[in-house]
Amino acid sequence: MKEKLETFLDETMANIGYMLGKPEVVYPKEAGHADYMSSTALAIAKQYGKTPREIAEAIVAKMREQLPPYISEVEVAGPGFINFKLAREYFTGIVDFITKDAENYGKSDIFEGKKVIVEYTQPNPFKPFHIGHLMSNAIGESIARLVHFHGGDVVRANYQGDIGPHVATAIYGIIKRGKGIVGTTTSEKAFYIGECYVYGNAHCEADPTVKAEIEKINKKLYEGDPEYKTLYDEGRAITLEAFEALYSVLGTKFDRYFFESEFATKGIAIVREYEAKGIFEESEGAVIFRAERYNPKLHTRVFLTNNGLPLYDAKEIALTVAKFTEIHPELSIVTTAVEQKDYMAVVTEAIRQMFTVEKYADHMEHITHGMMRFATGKMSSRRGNVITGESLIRDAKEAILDVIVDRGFNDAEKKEVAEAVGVAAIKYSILRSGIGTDIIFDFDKSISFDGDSGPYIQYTATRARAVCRKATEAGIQASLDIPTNSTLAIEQVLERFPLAAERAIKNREPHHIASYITELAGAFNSFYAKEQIVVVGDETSAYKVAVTQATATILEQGLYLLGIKVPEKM
RNA sequence: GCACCCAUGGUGAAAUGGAUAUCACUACAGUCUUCGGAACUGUCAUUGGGGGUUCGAAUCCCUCUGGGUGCACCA
Repeated sequence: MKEKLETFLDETMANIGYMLGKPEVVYPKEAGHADYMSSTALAIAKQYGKTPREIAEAIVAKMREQLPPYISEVEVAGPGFINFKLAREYFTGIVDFITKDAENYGKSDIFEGKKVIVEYTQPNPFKPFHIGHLMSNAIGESIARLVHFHGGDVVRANYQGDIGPHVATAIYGIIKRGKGIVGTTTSEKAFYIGECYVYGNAHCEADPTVKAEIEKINKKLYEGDPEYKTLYDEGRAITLEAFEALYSVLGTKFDRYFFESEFATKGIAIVREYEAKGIFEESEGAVIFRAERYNPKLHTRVFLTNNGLPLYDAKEIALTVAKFTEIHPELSIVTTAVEQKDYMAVVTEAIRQMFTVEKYADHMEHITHGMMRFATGKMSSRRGNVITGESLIRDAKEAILDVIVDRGFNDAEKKEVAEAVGVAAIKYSILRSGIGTDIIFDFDKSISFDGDSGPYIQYTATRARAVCRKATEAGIQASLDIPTNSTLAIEQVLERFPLAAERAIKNREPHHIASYITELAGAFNSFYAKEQIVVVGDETSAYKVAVTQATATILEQGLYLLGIKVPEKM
């Protein structure tokens, strides 16, 4: 519609001699003025030496000569805005489209025929899966779904750090504490390993001999020394299994797992190869890359340590090569917290200098999100100052179980509802704000049930569905034959779903979807409170049911794009 | 020290350079007891300071202040 109006405006202006620039039609920030508006007259007034009002009047007069059927009214307002009001039938057409072809409403071909890797979550075996990983998972999953929604062929990837000093530190801790891996369930064992990591770190910081010992373990792990193999394999399997349980609860299914251990040797080889070609150089025994040579904003980073071990940087290069040579994506997206921004820029610069023929760097995108932090400061898994993803989900579920005690659910339903709603509350609290901003973790807010929250939208969707069921029972079939204006406000919001979906993917900002569905849910709830929908004998009831059905559909679609499930009842 | 990011009601956030800056929470006052109350309606309060660009700035530029992040062997 936006494009249609723009073309119409453009043609009209050309007709009467205003040829400067391409006019833009936008959705007004504040509802009530118009369905769409353009401020083009204000922009060009000066160049034509006329007042904006004059120009706008002229354009509107010309438009009125042959108004297309989808516009019911066009007028000049304020200093020279051109306001468009759309025809009633146009909105009915939107509802009709959603009812018939819900799957395709709001889709675009932005990623049509393109393969896109989205890498996200990236927890490290032997370390706790904390709420920061939850944040990365929520954002990455939503981006993946948005890419798919807009025609892309998505490969969900997860890169897990199963080697390096953090692993050595955890193993040191397990050995020193001397009881093996304590715990009966996988989850308990994984938790214990996380504690051992914290224990190891505390000792490492306090005592240099411990540090040396951990370094020795690290080196042996890289060499595949059999001394630690059993413990390593066991610990790795336990933490990975615990992660897997979480992915399942969160609704993520990865297509491809990458492990850091796969890229250690390859990372060394590739850095050595390009060291010979002059991209990397030796300094104080380490192999480094001087990124500031190519871009003054970047800095020098070490890729191989002075004892020849590959750092994250070196492994990242090998990982990138593997992604492109195995999967051949058009675009490779990596989402991480913002603290890795400069680091990733340096690695990308190295890749740009290395692969001048393949040009991998041109197909890489790094999306950074803010960090989960406490009011008192940064979370640190080294110090054990974290909230684990599992405990947060568990607490959220318990809070929900309190709410649903007397709703007649059996135990299995209770568990299912509590999980769906709990995860929704957490995910929504992450996705409702722009991904760039840090989130100060607040338990009550992260599991809020009312107002601007995940459960509020889930509730609205299930309620709308319940109304539709009621309508069927009452023998009322959804139909658009006899429209009513009582649903117009909802229809106006439904009309904008494609805009929200487009903005969300173009800017890589899922929160546009969250804001949108909140607005839609609000519009529906206001309507619901005022109007009886299912009324036998009311000839407009069928229309209201159709709008209710369309609303439920779009709420579900929006929640899906945020990675949130809608329970049947709640 | 250098680089990058951020600053919006009491709190958390939204706003593609456009009209009177929007929402939620909190507080207070109501609706209602229904097609599912995890609902609806109303009231209160806001763009860190100073310059500039623009017909028009929360948004762009400069500067100051305050916060965050990164910067050689963690990931």
